Amino acid sequence: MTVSRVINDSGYISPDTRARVKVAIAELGYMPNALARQLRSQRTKTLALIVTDISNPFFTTIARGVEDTAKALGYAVMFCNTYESEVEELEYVRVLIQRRVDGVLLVPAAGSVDSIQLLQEHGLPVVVLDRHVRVEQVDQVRSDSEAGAHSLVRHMIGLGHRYIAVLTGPQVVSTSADRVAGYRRALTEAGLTSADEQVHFGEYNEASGYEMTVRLLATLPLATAIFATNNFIAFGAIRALREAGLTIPEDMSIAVFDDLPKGWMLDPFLTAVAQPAYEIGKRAAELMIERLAGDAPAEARTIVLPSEMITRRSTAPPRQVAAMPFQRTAPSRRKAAVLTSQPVGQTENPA
Amino acid sequence: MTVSRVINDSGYISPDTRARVKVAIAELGYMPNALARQLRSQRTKTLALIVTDISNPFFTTIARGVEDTAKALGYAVMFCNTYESEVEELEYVRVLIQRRVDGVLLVPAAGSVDSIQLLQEHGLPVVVLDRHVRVEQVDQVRSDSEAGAHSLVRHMIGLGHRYIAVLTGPQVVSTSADRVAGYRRALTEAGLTSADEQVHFGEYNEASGYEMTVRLLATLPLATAIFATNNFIAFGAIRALREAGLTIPEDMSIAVFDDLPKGWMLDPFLTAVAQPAYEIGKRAAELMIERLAGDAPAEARTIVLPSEMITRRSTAPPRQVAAMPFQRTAPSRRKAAVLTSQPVGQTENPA
DNA sequence: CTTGCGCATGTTATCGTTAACAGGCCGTCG
DNA sequence: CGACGGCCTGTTAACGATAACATGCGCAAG
Repeated sequence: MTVSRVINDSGYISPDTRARVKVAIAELGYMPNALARQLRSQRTKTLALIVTDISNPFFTTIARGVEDTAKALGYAVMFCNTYESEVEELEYVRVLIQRRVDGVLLVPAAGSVDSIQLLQEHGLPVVVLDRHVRVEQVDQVRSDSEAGAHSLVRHMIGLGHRYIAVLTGPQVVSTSADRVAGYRRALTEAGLTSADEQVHFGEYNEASGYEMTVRLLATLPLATAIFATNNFIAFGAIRALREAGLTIPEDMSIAVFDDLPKGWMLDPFLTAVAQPAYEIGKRAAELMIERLAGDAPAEARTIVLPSEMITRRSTAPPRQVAAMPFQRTAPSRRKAAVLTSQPVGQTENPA
Repeated sequence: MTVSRVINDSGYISPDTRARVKVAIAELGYMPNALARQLRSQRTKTLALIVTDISNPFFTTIARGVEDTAKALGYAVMFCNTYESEVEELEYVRVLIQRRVDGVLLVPAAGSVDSIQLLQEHGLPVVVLDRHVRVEQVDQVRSDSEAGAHSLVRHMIGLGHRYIAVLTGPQVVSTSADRVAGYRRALTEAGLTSADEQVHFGEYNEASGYEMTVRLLATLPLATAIFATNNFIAFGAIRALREAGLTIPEDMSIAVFDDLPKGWMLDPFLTAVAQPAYEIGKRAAELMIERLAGDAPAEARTIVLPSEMITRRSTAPPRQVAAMPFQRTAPSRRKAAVLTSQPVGQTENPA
């Protein structure tokens, strides 16, 4: 008990006793058992962050924002990776409830209603990051997918593109739906018809981006621009375009949601919307800890952060030639075009 | 007690009671309190992974390897990010001891002897990843830095390079020292003198890579090739080269330790040594859990995994002109060279 | 002189689980 | 017929910290 008082600086202790206890602690290398404390106090000072893909620097950056903030406020963080699987997510949620984390920051895998409900039944506060859910009474932090998509697509329309394809993630994931909505709004506002055959739903990964691009290249009318709703999708698309002998931006413009961290790309040339990922993580952790401290209002709060469009060299006006389907079997015609223009991924001429 | 027996499937319970308990559990949404279990059993079934830079995909991949393996064997993982700071590291170690994690997987920030000693004093097993330490009785898993560096440098020597600069991390970090050792051995074996002024120690990040390259370009004799011992350093170097108007590989070859995950680079063109990062994480987790299970031998084990060299377009024979110092104040001469050759980061001509 | 308060330390009970032990019932075997 | 072992359930104590309460001392106010 006396030791407890010394450690927590609570109650009365004589300076002499305090000193002796401290000496003993140092001598024995005593460290308080956090488990016992947590069991007694019913608080673990631990948050959990569940993301769908820890390989994605977007989520890594969110994780840093969460961890830095949580740590500064005395919380530890458990990271969980669901690989976009709702089953894995629910499994993690069960473990986290048993481990009595104080709250969960969640990037929902798809619907994820079950996970959130389960957490709430057990009295655990939830903050939803990046994506939104139809569940009431949950704090949410994300960037504006609809507006970001809208500005990218408007940019491409402004360059003269009339046939713009979207490559996106699962239809059930809110970011995917919102970005398609922004795309549609930009088309409508420009008086263009938004054709469903130009909207490709897939997965948020490289393989899917590749696969969707191959499909796209067989679609009529052939798009002159691609809007990829995630960086990995863009990588896959670029690989497919390169294999097809198409150059960017001459044969195909491409714009992407999500930028890479500075210094990551050897040569940043993708027109992109950059999300404030670190800030999303930071704000989410703050909302959570505020709520745990009882300083939060009863109703749920939603923070939508603005994202920033960065125009680079991957978007340009379309060729003046009439759009025509790309012939996979006759690449020679394309090859000539390649040789007269800039290849994919080329840098600016250094000054 | 009866409930405990049902949950753990231990002892005798009548089928009837078991069923009734299960119904009650489902009705109440009961979840066992892991804290109490852990307090009682003195095992948390939790590992910690301390890395120096979670932004680096190399460490992210290690983290995935650790988490997947640990999870499959019933362990949870706490991730900690030290930003290469020994102070942060020690702070984390203290927290982890208090939280009574079962073991720590550590990428040591530099010396890190204190952290490891503290952990060992408290009876926590440690597995050191990626880097090695002078501490006895610690399991270690890493890839072969010396051999990887040696093969990269030998490759460049084979291309005809005589002046090869190294840009590396802190001298006290073992990977940095080992890669420089491999570099020196390759030079010596080729009968070349290894000149100290071509060895630049800095930090494992983009800014340092940039800064070291600027310094390098003012060094005589001017190197015709760069060996960057980490991907971020290479990124910084490439930025500096681009700003200086130098092309890769014509004006400067560059090879790098650490590859990026497949699909990450729009156009993989860097000659690199790829480390088996996922495997490192996996093996480390396995060693740890084996030791926790008591199945490990008393003496420390060290696993050194081979790494693989991938030759790409960033390395080529040096120009035939005599090496001469690069004039920052007269870029015009260089500019001409740029226009007649491939710019930095350019792709192959698509077929 | 007594009461009461501030200070310092010690005791008890509790958080939720489970190892260890206790006890009761039934069937079988010597 | 009694003893013993298998089956089932219940009680006690312990993991380590700490809130709440108890105790004891010294000093000042009434």
